[in-house]
Amino acid sequence: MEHIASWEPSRIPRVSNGSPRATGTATISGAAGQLREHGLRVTPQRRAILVVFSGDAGHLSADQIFEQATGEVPELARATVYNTLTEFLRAGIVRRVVGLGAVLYELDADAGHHHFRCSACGELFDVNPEGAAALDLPGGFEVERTQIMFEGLCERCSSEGN
Amino acid sequence: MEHIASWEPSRIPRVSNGSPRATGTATISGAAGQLREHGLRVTPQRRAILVVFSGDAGHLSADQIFEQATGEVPELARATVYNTLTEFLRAGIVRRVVGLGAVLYELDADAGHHHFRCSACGELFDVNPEGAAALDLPGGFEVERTQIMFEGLCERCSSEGN
DNA sequence: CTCCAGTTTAGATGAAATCCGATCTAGGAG
DNA sequence: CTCCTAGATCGGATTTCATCTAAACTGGAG
Repeated sequence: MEHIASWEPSRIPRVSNGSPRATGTATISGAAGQLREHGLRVTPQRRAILVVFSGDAGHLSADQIFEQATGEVPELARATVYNTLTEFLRAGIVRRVVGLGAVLYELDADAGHHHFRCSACGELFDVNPEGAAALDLPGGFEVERTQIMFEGLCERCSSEGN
Repeated sequence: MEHIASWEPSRIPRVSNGSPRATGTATISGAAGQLREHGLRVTPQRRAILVVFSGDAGHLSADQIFEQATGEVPELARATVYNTLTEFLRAGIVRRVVGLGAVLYELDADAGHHHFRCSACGELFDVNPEGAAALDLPGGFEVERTQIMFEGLCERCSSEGN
C-alpha cells in the first residue's frame, strides 16, 4: 500500500524563498534571559531545548528536538521535552504546526507564514505570507488543496473563562 | 498536567451557521453507483463506510467510522477502514482534516469551508468560507491563531511525475 | 543556607495508524 | 452461468507518537 505520508520523523527541509530566516539569537546564555522574560524557570533542559530552535532548523518534531537536545543534556527524558514544549507553547515561545504524522514546532517569532505540504512525500515547506492570493511558491509547486485552520476559544469555553 | 487537546475521539458538533448541510444523498443503493462513478470496486464494506458519511455527522474520525460501519458489517477490520478511506481520499470522495488528535474525514462535497478548533476543549467547528476576512463565526468565538495549510505536490515530486 | 513549588526522570500506559501474510470476493472473460 | 484473478479484506501484531505516574531532584526566593 502506498503511503500518503510517512510516519518517520523525516528531514524537513525548508524552501528558501526570499526571506532568509532571522537567525535565532538564542545562545546558551541568551536562552536563560528569554526564559525568564516569559516567566519560566530556567533549567538546563529548557535551555537546551530552546537552543535547538536557534539553529536553521525550521520545523522540528518533538522527537527531533529530543535527539538534538540530548546532545547537551544526555539524561533528558522524552516526557520533559513534551512538558517543556507545552510550557513554551503556553508562553508563546513556540507554535505548533499540525499535519500528518508527528506534530511539529517552530519559534513563534517565525509565525505569520503558512505551510505547504507535499501530498506525495509529506515534506513541509514554508510559504511566504504576503497574501494568500499571491502564494509566492517556487515554480513547480502545485497546490491541490487549501485549508485554513483557525484556533482559539469556542463559544462555550470562552464563556466559561477557560 | 493540563491537556491542550484530548485524545479521545470526542463528539464533534457542528456550528450551525446559515448553510445547512446538503444532506447526503448516499443511500445503501445509491452508494454503489457513487463508488462506480469513481472507478472503485463495490463491496459491502465500502458501501457501509460511504453511508456513514451520509448522516449529518460532519467530521468523523477513522474510529467513529469504524464503530458506525460495524453496525452494517460486523466483521469489518480496522485496516479496511483505513485502506478504504485512503482510496476514497484518492478518488476525491472525502477529504482529510488534520488537527490535534485523530485525523478526521468529511465528504469532499462539503469542502470549501474552513475550520475552527477550540484550544481549550479541542472541538472542531466549521467556518463559513465567505472570505477569510469575514469569518462569519458566531459571537463568542475568539480566534487566537490562524494557519493556512496548502497541500499538493512539491517541486521535486511534481517533476518526478508522482 | 534552607525550603518547597515547580521540574525532571524512567518506565508504564494509551491511542492512532500501519504492516503483513492468509484468505476471500467482485466482476470481467469465456 | 461459471471460472479466474487482480484487488479487497481480515485479524492480530507492530510501530510511532504522546501522555501519565510516582518518586527524586532543584532553581531561586527569602
